[in-house]
Amino acid sequence: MTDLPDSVDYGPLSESLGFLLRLSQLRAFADFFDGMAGLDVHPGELSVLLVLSANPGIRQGVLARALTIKRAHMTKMVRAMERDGLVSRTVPQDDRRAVELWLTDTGHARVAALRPAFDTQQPRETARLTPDETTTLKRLLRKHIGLKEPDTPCP
Amino acid sequence: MTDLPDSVDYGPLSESLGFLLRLSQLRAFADFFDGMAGLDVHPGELSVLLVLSANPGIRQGVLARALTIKRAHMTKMVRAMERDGLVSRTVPQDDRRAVELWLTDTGHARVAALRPAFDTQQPRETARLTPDETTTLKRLLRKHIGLKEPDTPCP
DNA sequence: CGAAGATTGTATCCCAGTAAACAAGATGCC
DNA sequence: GGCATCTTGTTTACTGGGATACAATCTTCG
Repeated sequence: MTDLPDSVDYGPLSESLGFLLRLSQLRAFADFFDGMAGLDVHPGELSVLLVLSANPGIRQGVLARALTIKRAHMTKMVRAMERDGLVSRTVPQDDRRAVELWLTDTGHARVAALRPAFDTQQPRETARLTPDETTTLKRLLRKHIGLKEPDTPCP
Repeated sequence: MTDLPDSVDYGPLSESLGFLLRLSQLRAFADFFDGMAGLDVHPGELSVLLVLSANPGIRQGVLARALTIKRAHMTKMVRAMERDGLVSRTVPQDDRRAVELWLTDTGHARVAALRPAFDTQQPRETARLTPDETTTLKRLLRKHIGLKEPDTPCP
């Protein structure tokens, strides 16, 4: 990814959260493809695998909403992953419209294979910030999107 | 935009900056289309207009790099805006490959017409955060993408 | 100078992701 | 029960944006 030119006046854009988020996300994408190169995995596929690993039997529509992926697109992704033997799909008897998703053994193996690279990826993504700044940034983003804090035992 | 389901375990994704950025950006997009509804403007077009307004005569390639838009795509956008009478393109004599971009009178009028809605949009985007949190978030994002702080006189 | 290489914008092809319409099933309401 | 309405997943058609290759121009260096 090429750097931003520093001779440009961004005007009101440098105060626009939306614009800053767009640039940040593209930067994160570039980092992802840098760090995960050779593993032939896309961000969307990885996110599906990780959430499926933590939520066996999750319904396809709930997964789509959780990842902010449109249902139509989720269908394509999940079908492809089923074709590749990573995911199995079952129809629950209490609602025969729905589809429940499960990782196959191959799927679990894929997660196990990707997990180290993913974990290594995290520090790389935040290399430009101090640890404190990283923590703060993540907390604010979670608050902004209304995502509950993880692993926070509330006594 | 529909809310995230709160019964889903995001696993390691809730610690992934890239994932948080993706969700945040989609949220920002939804906010944008909410607030700018009826003005028939897309985020990309607006960003071009604003940067052009602050940098008259900027070269097409520099603009593309500044906004992280691919040159091929910038060509399409700018051509369309030229067709709509918003932008004029001139070839500088010192480099006849390049193209300099200028807002037309219509273009300036368009910026003036969009600016109030854009300014109103900013608070809306950050409604879930306190003012302090908003300032911090923007500062950290700017640092993360290597964008210089605006309006900071360095004595 | 002049040939090799880099930069700038463009045309072409391609694909991830969206929107809209649909089918099948569930739910509410009388 | 039975009709209207909502959900859930899927199909189809389309679009924004990227990858690639290219032409024209500029630069470098022999």
